[in-house]
Order: sequence, then structure tokens, then C-alpha cells
Amino acid sequence: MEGLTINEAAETTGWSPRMLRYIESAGLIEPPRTPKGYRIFGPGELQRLRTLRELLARFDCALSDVAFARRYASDSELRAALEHWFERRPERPEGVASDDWLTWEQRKHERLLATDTPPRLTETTAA
Amino acid sequence: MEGLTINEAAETTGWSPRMLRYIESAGLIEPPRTPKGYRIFGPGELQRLRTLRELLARFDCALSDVAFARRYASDSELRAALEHWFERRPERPEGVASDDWLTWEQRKHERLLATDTPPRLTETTAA
DNA sequence: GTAACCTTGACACGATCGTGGTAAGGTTGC
DNA sequence: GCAACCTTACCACGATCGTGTCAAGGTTAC
Repeated sequence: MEGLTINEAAETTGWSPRMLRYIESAGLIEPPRTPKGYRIFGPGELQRLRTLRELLARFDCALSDVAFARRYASDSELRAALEHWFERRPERPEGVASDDWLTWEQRKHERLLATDTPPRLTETTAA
Repeated sequence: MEGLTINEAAETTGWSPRMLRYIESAGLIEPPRTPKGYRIFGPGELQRLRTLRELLARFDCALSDVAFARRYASDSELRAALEHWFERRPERPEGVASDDWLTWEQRKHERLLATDTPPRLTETTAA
């Protein structure tokens, strides 16, 4: 056999066989099958599976997050729409007077619309 | 009062007041507050909220998806790691002998861990 | 030829998401 | 000074995620 079966793959990747099937059902892997339908895991797939574990742990995110990020990365329409949404971050800076901020907001919005401003990555620490 | 209160904002955006608070708790909006803590929704925020409804409906995705996509778009380390993962073709290179590939795999894995791991920023504890 | 594997399908269960409600208490408007 | 609003903090509920386990049946290995 030119690769590992699901139980062997489970052992070398740290995933359970159940989870390997689940990950496949989530669309994140697509191991080839023998003519009789047995999954075979080649070295590339095993590597991807190990890396996936690392990613989830290191960035504390979920399988569904990775699945959506994949969609985001490959669907340019989705990406464009979301990026556009991200850029419009109405925030009131400290120095703006209280009854001016609405107007300021509007002007900022207009500026953004008009001048094709590059993405503003204001990483505000959310609770 | 400049800007709408949460109930008024709810009415013009289609979200419930409950959901507006929830969306804020998810980190997707950050409406400013009056000195006594009342949220005020300016035109920019209202527009964002309407657009958000559109996005979720049009692309059939969840608030948590949008939140993660935002993280993905602004965290270049996360983006690099995931993009790298997406692009990997699960394939065995030609030159590796059949009973060597597992070891080869292991070595590659170690190489990746060594070179791919970025400087440990204590900021990764974003729970 | 049988034991050990693989397949899909289902039930289950805790955790989280999305959403509504309610309660206790402070603020605003008139 | 009271009604109508706002705040946070809970409880609840169906849906989905992540995960285990088990059953019924086909396949492989020796």
C-alpha cells in the first residue's frame, strides 16, 4: 500500500480516526481512496494534518475558522466585500470635540470613499 | 444627543438591540459611549451594521466568520501561516524511496518547525 | 476463513453561537 | 418625580461544532 490507512495516519498525526473523517467532511482534506473506498494518506496529507494541529493550537482557532479563511482566500468577491467592510471603522479619536464627531465621521467617510485610502489596520484590543 | 441610541439604531438597521450588544461583544463594532455609558450610533456605524446584514445574507456566513476573517486580514502572521497551509499540495516528491518517505516526512516537519516558528511574542495570548 | 481492519451512519454529549427574554439598577426627558 | 429609556448580568433554547462510541456491513491480510 502506497500510504497509510486511517488508523495509521491517526497515530502519526495525533488526530483520531473520527476526526480525520470529520476534517475531510469539513472540506479541509481530500485523501484519495483505494478502488474499494479506503482512504490513503500520503506524506503530504500527513504533513498537512500535523501542520493543521499546529495552526489551531498556535492561533487558537477552530476548524471552521480555517475552512472559512480558505473560502475567504479563494473567493475574491467575498474577500473584496469583507475587506471593504473592515476598512470602514468609524472611530472617534481622542481630540475631537463631543458635538463635532458626527460631522467628522461623515467627512472621514467621504474621504475614504473618494480617495481610495489604503487599508487602515487599527488593531484595537477587543475584550 | 448626536447619534442614535441603541433602540433607535436597532430600528434603522434591522438588528435587535440585543444583537447590537452581541455584535459589539464579538468585537465587530465599537460604538462610542456618552459619559454615562450609553452607546451612540453615528451614521457610519449604522451603515456598517446594514452592510453587515447584507454580507451575512449574501455570502451565507456567520458573525464569527466575519470576526475571524478580520483577524485573518489584519494579522499577517496568521495569514501567512494559513496561506502556506492552503497551498500545500499533498504529494510525494519523486526522488524519495518508498520506505524512506516517512523519515523524510519527519525531517521536513522538523525543518518547518525550526524555520517557520516566529519569535515568541507574548502577545499571542489573545484569549 | 477468520481476525483485524475499513466504510458509512447514527446517537450522545459538552461547548459555543445566535437570539430572545427578564431582572436590578442608573439616566434622561418632560 | 415618574415614565421611558439605558446599562450589565443572568437564564434559556435551538443549532452547530468537536469528539467519542457503537452498529452493520464490506475488505484485507495471513
